[in-house]
Amino acid sequence: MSQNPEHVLAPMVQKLCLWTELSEADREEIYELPHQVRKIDAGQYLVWDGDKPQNACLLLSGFAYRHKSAGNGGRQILSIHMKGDLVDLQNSLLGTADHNLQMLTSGEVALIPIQPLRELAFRNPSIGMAMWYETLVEGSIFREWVLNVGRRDARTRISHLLCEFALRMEVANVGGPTNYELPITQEQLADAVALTPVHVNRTLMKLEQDGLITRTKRMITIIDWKAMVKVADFQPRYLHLDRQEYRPPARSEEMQQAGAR
Amino acid sequence: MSQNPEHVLAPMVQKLCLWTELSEADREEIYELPHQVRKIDAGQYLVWDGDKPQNACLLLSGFAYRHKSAGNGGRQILSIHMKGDLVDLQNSLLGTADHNLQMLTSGEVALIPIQPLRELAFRNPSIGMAMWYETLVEGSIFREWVLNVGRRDARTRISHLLCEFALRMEVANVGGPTNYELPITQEQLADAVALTPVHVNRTLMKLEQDGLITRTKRMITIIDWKAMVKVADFQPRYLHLDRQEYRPPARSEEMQQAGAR
DNA sequence: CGCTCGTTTGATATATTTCAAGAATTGTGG
DNA sequence: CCACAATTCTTGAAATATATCAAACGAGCG
Repeated sequence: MSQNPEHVLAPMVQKLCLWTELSEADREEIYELPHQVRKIDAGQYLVWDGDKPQNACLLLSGFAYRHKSAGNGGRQILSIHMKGDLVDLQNSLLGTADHNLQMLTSGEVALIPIQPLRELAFRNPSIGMAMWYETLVEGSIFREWVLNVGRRDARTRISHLLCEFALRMEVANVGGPTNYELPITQEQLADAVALTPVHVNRTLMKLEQDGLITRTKRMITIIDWKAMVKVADFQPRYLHLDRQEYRPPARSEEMQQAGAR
Repeated sequence: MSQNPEHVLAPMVQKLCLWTELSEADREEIYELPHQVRKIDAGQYLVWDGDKPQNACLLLSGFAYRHKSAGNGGRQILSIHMKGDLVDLQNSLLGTADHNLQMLTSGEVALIPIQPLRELAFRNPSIGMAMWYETLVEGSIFREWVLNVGRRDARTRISHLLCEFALRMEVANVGGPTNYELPITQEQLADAVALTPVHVNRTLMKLEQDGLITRTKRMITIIDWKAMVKVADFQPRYLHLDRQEYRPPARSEEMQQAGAR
């Protein structure tokens, strides 16, 4: 799509194009942003709660997640990120990080200094609006998570997370088209849906018995998307993917159905 | 603070000034935004989930709240808003509302068409950045709510909400300086903290017995802020009020303490 | 091959929900 | 301003989803 599909920052452009049309000139402006690629191990922190980060991180490969902790020791995972996510725009724009950002797997990131990014956003409203959109959509996802954690039972809650992740993976062109794999520990999954690892385990096994998912190693695969969407109470409108030019490859009709109301 | 303290949109300027310095010219630009004041009854919807709103709503008086519902009928309140909150910027910028927005009490709003607002944001980066900040801070609050609902027990959870509300009230100059009152039904409170009204009731009574709060009619007042902060696991850094010029009136030392780490 | 980390299983505990009904408060119309 | 209706609040007893604790099992890794 871009004349420069091999450019390091291409995943960022691709993501921004979900919500706005970007001209070739716009893309070039993005590609000219200063940046520094870095390889990162699983488990390494990109940002600590309380830091004053100077860079936004564009995820190039691998997965990352945000989390914060309560006084009683409980940890809550707030979001999981994948290729193309301009993670930590919020922390660096706000000045002080209000949560941690950690690699879930090993991977690569491009560090982009916040000041040029901020200037670009206001110099070029198309890009600025797209970046604002990205933070707004993240806000929408947080709202859905409040609902998910607050008002859904364990089975629905876990399924919902799996559906969200699958759909975002597909849009981000990560993983194969016919199934979706999530490299996550059951303990991490528990912290994401605010349950106990033990209970997550039992619930996952139940979902597997019911023929909805398959699990191998640390991977989870959705095998019956349609049924899963129903179990999960999953209505992906909150992901605001409407404007996507994205033409889905295989099992996408079913996915679209989930979006309809 | 402003030369135009009586202007209808002054609460918006005051709020934006929490995070950025706005020049007199900036303020004038905001004041020139087209807007329409409207009086609204308690319970009335400002936006429905799925709407395509054309206006942002500036709350001038009264309280409003956002909420969305799960397939099982459960309702989750996502945030509560007060004077000066530019509510529904997100829905109108994103195009389609992903949640409902409803008045908690009667009050007044100023409807601001989204297009001039958007143009102003990009014409004037100071204002634009301030508005972006506002949406980012809201995002931070949502993250804290995920943690609150996900990982805190009923007593802590309710206390936390009361603390957040109290602090935001004080910053917004709503209510008296020595105590903070929240005009909310126990059922609504239950939907905000993802508990049952019955359990909220028992927990509130316990908090009252313990001398932390007082309740009269539909109002809740925090009487022991210091103790409450501890019970609530409340660390207000997530509200990102650091940059405030705001000089607190009375019981503010205690409030500042809560922010320290 | 042994060790560590993650998963699985079972038994028990508990915070919160559910159900139900009465008391109190708020709102409303006359 | 009162009386009635409708919420909202309060209380109790029983049910349940999920947490807790503990131990065995399995898999990846140096």
